[in-house]
Amino acid sequence: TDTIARFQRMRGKMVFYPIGWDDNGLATERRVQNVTGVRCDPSLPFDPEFVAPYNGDVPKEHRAIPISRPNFVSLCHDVIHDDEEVFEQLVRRLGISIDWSLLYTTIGERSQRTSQLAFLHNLARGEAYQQDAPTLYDIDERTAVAQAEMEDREVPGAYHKIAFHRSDASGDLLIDTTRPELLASCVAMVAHPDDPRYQPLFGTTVRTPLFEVEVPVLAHHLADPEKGTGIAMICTFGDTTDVTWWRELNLPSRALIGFDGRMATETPPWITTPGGQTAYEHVAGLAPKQAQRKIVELLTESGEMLGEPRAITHPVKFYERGTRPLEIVATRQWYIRNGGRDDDLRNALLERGKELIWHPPYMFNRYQNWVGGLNGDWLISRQRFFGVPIPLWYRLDSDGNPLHDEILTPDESKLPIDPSTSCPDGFTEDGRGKPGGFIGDPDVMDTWATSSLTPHIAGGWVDDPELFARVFPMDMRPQAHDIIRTWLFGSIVRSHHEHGCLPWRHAAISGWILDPDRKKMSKSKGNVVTPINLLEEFGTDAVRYWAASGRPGVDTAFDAGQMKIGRKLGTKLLNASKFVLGFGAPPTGAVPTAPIDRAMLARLADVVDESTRALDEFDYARALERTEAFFWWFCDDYVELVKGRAYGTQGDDAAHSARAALRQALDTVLRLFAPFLPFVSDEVWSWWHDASVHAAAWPARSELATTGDISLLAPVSDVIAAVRRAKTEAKLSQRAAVSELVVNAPTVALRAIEQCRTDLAEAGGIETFTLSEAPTLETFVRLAPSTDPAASH
RNA sequence: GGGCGCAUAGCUCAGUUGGUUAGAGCACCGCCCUUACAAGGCGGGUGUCGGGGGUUCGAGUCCCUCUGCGCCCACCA
Repeated sequence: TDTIARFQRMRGKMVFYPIGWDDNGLATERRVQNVTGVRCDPSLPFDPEFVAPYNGDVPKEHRAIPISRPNFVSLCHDVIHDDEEVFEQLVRRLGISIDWSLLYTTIGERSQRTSQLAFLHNLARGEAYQQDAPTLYDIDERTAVAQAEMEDREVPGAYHKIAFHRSDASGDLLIDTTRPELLASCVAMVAHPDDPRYQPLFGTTVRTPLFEVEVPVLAHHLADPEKGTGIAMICTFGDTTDVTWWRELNLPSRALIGFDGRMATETPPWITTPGGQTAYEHVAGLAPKQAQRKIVELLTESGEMLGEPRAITHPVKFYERGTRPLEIVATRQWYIRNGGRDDDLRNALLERGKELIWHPPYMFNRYQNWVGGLNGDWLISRQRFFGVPIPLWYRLDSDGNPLHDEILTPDESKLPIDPSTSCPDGFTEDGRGKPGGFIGDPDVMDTWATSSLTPHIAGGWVDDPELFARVFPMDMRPQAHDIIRTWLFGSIVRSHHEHGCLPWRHAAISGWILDPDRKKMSKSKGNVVTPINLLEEFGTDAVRYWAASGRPGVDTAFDAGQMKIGRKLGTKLLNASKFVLGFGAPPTGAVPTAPIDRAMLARLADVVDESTRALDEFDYARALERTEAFFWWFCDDYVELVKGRAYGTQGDDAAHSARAALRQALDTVLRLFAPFLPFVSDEVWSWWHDASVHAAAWPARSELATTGDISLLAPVSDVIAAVRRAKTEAKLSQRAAVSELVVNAPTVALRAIEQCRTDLAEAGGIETFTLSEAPTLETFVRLAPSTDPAASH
């Protein structure tokens, strides 16, 4: 991103380059819990005297000191403040040319205002709505999570074959289940409508084992005849298919797992037989795993489980940061429409994705895949503490119960607000929680609900309309491929709703940095490499060189070898510059006249074109590679060839041509390298310019002699290489003299060599240089009679 | 199960719309203290371009197919 920003700045653009720390949300809460040993209990009162007991290294047994929400939030602010200073130091050291005056944080005041305002707009237009529905819920964090935050993990499980009793006593109905602990939540049985094995049973009922509840046998096309016994028990709720069946078959809700992740302690009313009630007492209050063991034990005793559990591994949904499987709990949550339940919106958002210019283009497939696969709207409410509050209150009825349909919204001018400490218009604090009064929404918004507005936050949507008009929609969103479904998609959703357009024209999608074995870095694997040591060992330019050599979108393995090359390149730039500048400035008006000088500059002009084109297409890696290849050729062949002439061996005019060409080339090359190696290029630039190279204009073909004949260069390089090879093979120094060089070559090559004959002769130490025509280029090198080895020193 | 990407020298990777004999760096070996650079320079070889088939005058490049690896997604009975 920085390379692109520096390039565009050199082209004369005003680059709007903000940065933000995404510090709100669960990641911060967890870090605070781990570092300070506290946990938030919103029922506690604020304690102004509270001091965190630890600062890092909290003993495990002390990790749950309960503190009030205001105390907790204050601790979060302290911790992120320290972390963000470290981040800033690192980013500055990387030479990222961010405009630090544009720094924002997602928990900051402007972000909160932006996030709440956008939400209220969504609410007013009907794009935000609340719903009481089964929701995927993390029982450890005690919060709902969105589809984008879930992942499947392969975990061990087991099929349990369980017998349900037919009401007509004609025998048992067998099912396979991995979750026998949900047996008490069973509301129906389901098989495929075309399955002849179960067709006779549709419309009848069976009795659940242990709990003795009568449940109907139903047909639904989602039931898979191939899975298990072909008939499944529907529980509220074991998985998302259960939710579908529950909704589409109009089944009752018999949820038993609560927000604490445990089975309800009281025996539910639908279990009516004494035997069933006794069975439930065994599992009341247990966590799912304990309950499963108990149920298996009971079923085994009663003979209703057939055989042993059969171990399998199967995919189970987890919160991406969680450790236990998600449960499905019925809760009231806020959603923003994202096309997951509305084909028109889904198609409109797919169209937005097509409008966006993706770099690399195939990354669009991930977007399409994600949008096409959405199975619900975007759940944005979180039962957490350190986040942007949902800016709403609800009226309370005469019994003090919230009326969720009677929403009280704040005036936009008062944003941001915290509904737990401020009150709605027309009310006073006295009315909080009282019958006929009001209550604030206790939840905060998902961090992506705020991050999806980063163009608005950075661009001053809420407080600087003039700036916003100039920068929105933006040119480019830089980000990695793993957050296309969250950051990128969320941003498009919000911009589509708010403005009816894309938030930016281009998406520059980067890959990941992998560990040296090409594995994703992760804390749990312990293979994380933090950049600070690399910066110390190799220098910033070298680390940037490595980073820029990874092509857009491609994952790049951490590679110290690549950084060594980057460091070598920087050193070479210093040395070559020292040499070129050592000749002093050529006289005013001196221009490159020698054919080889002009040819070199013509090649450089091509490199300028190619690099410019590549950077215009966000292909920084190609731009760097072409510049680098030119530069090494320039040092190895061109400089060696013209060195003598530049010193003046062929007279002043010839020297001035070489010196002017060397300077022009260096001047251009430094600017081509500036976006990649900002430190070394600026250092060298400062040796002969007043302003920074980063304020210089990006080079253009028109600055360089473009009439040079590039075809001169290859034959000349071939001859140089042949002479060097001969000396090396003879184990002689490159200074050794060549008594005779014969070059046979086709006319075109011959003419090229002829034009730099003197330079070649000087560079190679050639005494007699004979050219003659031949179909292909051949060289014969006769070395001078060997001298006494001792004397060669 | 669906989608996407990758597969080129021992390693990391270029190879832009098909076009001479497939390249670079690293690593390895040898030589050279050379006046910009010894934290350097010069030189050296190694390829069934994953397998098979096709289109074409011509394929690393385009098409089909298979294999392997990786990532993203998906409905947990």
